[in-house]
Amino acid sequence: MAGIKDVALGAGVSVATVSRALSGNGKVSASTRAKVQRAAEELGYVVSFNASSLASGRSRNIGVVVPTVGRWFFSTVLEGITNELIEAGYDLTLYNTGGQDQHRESVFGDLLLRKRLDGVITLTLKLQPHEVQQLASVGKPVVAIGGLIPDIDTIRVDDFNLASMATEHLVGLGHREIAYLGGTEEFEVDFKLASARQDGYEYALDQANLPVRPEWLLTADFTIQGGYRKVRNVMAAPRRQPTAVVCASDEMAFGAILAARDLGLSVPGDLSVVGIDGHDLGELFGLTTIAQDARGQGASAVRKVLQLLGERELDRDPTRGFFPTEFVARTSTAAPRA
Amino acid sequence: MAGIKDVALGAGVSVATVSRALSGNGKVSASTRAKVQRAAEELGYVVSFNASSLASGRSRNIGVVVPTVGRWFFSTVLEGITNELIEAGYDLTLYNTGGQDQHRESVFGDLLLRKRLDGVITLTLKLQPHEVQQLASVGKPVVAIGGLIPDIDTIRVDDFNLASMATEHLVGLGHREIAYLGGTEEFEVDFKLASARQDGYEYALDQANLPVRPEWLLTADFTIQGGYRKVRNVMAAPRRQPTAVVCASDEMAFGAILAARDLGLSVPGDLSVVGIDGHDLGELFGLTTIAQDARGQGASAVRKVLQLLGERELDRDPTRGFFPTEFVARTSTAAPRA
DNA sequence: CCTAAACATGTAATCGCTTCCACAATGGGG
DNA sequence: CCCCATTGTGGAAGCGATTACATGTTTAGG
Repeated sequence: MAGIKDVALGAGVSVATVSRALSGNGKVSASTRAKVQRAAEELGYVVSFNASSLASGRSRNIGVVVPTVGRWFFSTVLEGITNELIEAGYDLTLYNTGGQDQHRESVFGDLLLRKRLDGVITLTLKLQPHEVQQLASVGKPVVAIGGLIPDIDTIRVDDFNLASMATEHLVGLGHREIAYLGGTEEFEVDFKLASARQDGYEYALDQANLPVRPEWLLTADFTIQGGYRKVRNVMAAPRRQPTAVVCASDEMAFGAILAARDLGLSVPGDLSVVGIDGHDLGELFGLTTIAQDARGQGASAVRKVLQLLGERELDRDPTRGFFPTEFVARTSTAAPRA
Repeated sequence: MAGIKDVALGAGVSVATVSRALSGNGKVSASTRAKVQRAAEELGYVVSFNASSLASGRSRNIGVVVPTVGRWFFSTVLEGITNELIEAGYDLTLYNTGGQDQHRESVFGDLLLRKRLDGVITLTLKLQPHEVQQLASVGKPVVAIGGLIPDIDTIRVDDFNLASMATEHLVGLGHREIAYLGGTEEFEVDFKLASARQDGYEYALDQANLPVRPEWLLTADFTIQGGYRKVRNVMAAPRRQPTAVVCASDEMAFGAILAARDLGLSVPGDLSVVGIDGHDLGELFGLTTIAQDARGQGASAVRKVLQLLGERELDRDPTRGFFPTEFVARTSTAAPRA
C-alpha cells in the first residue's frame, strides 16, 4: 500500500518531484529520476488510478459499448480493441447491453457518465437521439464502429457496395434467381447495417434487370442457427427456389451451407452461397465472402480515440471514408446448373 | 459538469447531506432526500466515480482477465458476468491477454494493481505462482473460473468426471475403439483443464478394460478448424480407425463432425462424436454433449465476488464443490456398426 | 414536564495524486 | 563580471467525493 509520500521519503525528494519523475510531465534531472524510480521499484509502488484521475482529469480508460460479445464480429472487433488499448497502456471498461433495454438504459443513463472514462467506442449500436446527446454532453471523444451515427466519428465498411458486389458476383456467374438473407427488424435496432446491405443487393439486381422477389428476402438473427432455419425452409418448400443466396453475415452463410447439405443439396452445385464478414471458419466451409478486417476496425477505432485525446498525431485521415474490404473467392459459389 | 457542491447549493443543504442522500449511507429525512434527488436530477448530476472511489476506497469495479474472447466458452461466460455485474451496478474492466506474454505481463504487473478494482475474476488462466502472489498481495477478492488455482476461490466443473462420463456413454453403446481429442500443450498453459479431461477419458477406458492407444490421443487448439483437421487426418489415414471420439470441447466436436461428413462418413454411423460444453450450435449439429452452464458460471463468479466484498449474504456455499453439468443426448452418437 | 436516546444535519479532515507558482541554482551572452 | 533566461525542486492548493465527529432537534419513557 505504498503511496507517493513513501516514495518521496524513500527517494529524499518531494511528492511533486516523484509525480513528475514517474509521469514524465515536467522537468526532472536524470539523477533524480533514477533515484525516484529505484525507490518506487523497491516499495512496489504503482500510482493510484483514482487519485491520479481525480487530480488530472484523465483516466486512461476507454469505455466500450457492445450489444453482445457472442457474435463473431463483436468478439473479433473487441479483440482488436483490447489489443491496441493494452499497448497504449489504457484500461477498457466493457458495457454489454446484451440486447436488454433496461441494461441499455443504465449504461447510457449512468455508467457512461460517471466521468471515469476518457472516451467511448460503441459497436454498431443504433443510438437513440437522446443517447447520442447524452454521449455528446459528456464532452469526451466518441467513436462508433459499424453504425452510422450522426455527428460521431464512425469506422465502417461500405455495406451497400459490399452487398452489391456480392450480388454482382453471383449475377456474373449466371445466376438469375438470387435470394437475400438479412437481419430481422428486431436486430436492425442494434446492428444497423443490414438495410444498407439489402439496398445494395436490390441495386445489383436492378442493374442486372432482375426482379426483387419479396419471398426471397429472408431475415434471421445473424446466427448460424438462424441462417440454417431460414434457408432450410426456403429450399425445402415446394415452390420455386433460388440458385444462390447472398448472406448478410458469414455466420448465416454457414447456416445456409449446412442447411443445403442436410437437404442433400450440393453447394455450390444446387445452391451458391456468398457471405459477408471474413469469419475464421470461412476457409473450412469454403465460403466465398467479402471480408472485412474486424480486428483492424477495432484497432483503428482505438487509434482514432487516442488521436482525439491528443495522444497521437492526427494521422491524415486514416478513417474518413470506408474501411477497406476484400473479396475472397472460395468454393461455395459457381455457375448455376444448366 | 455539476458537482456535489452544486447539488448542495441547489437543494439548500450541505454536501455531506447530499452524499448521504444519494448514496443511501447514513440517515437523511425523507423530505431532504427528495429535495436532494430533485436537485440532482435537474442538474444532471452523477457522482464522480474517481472521487468517490478515492474517498471511500471502493470502486464498484471488477476486473476480468481472459485469454481471449473469441472462443465460445469465454464469450459466454463473459456474457454471464457482464449481465450480473450490470445489475449490481458494477463496472467491469476487461483485460484480454490475448495469449501474448507481453500483454500478460503488463496486465499482472501493472494494470491489475492500480487500485482501481474491488475484485478480480480470472477465466481459466493458468496463473504462474508469482502472478497468484501479485493478485493476493492486492488484498482484494479473486475468483477463478475454470482453472484450479491454489488458494483462490474457484468455480469449475468436474472435468475428470465429465470426460469419463462421455467416454462411458460411448463404451455403453458398444464402442471399443474410442479416440480422444484434447488440447495441445500450448493451450494447456492458458486453458488448464484438458489434462483432467484426458485423465477421465483414460480412466473410463481402463474401467472398461480397453487399451489407451497413444495414436488416438489427438490434440488441437479447441477450435472448429483444429478439430476438423485432426479428425480428418485420422479418419483419412489407412490405418485402424476409431469408431468414436470424445472431444474436449464442442467446437472441436463440430470440427470432427464436419470432417467426417467431408470424408463421406456418416455420423453417428461411421463415427460417433461426443463433446463437452453445451455450445449453442449443439442442437443444429445434433451433438451429444455434456453441457456446462457457462453463463451461469459467470454469474456465479460475480455473486461470489460480491459476497466476498460483503455486498451479498454469504449464501451457504453455492459454489464449493463443482458446478453442475448435464448430459445431453442427441444424434451424434449411436452403437457402432456391427 | 424533564431527560436521554435517536435522529438529522453541518463542519472539516481525508483519500493520493497533479500542477501552478515561487524560489534557488546554473550558465551563457553582453 | 553581472544579469536574465533556463532548469530543477519544493510548497501548497485543489480534484470531488466520503465519513467521523460535533451540534442542534425530536421523540419517547418515566
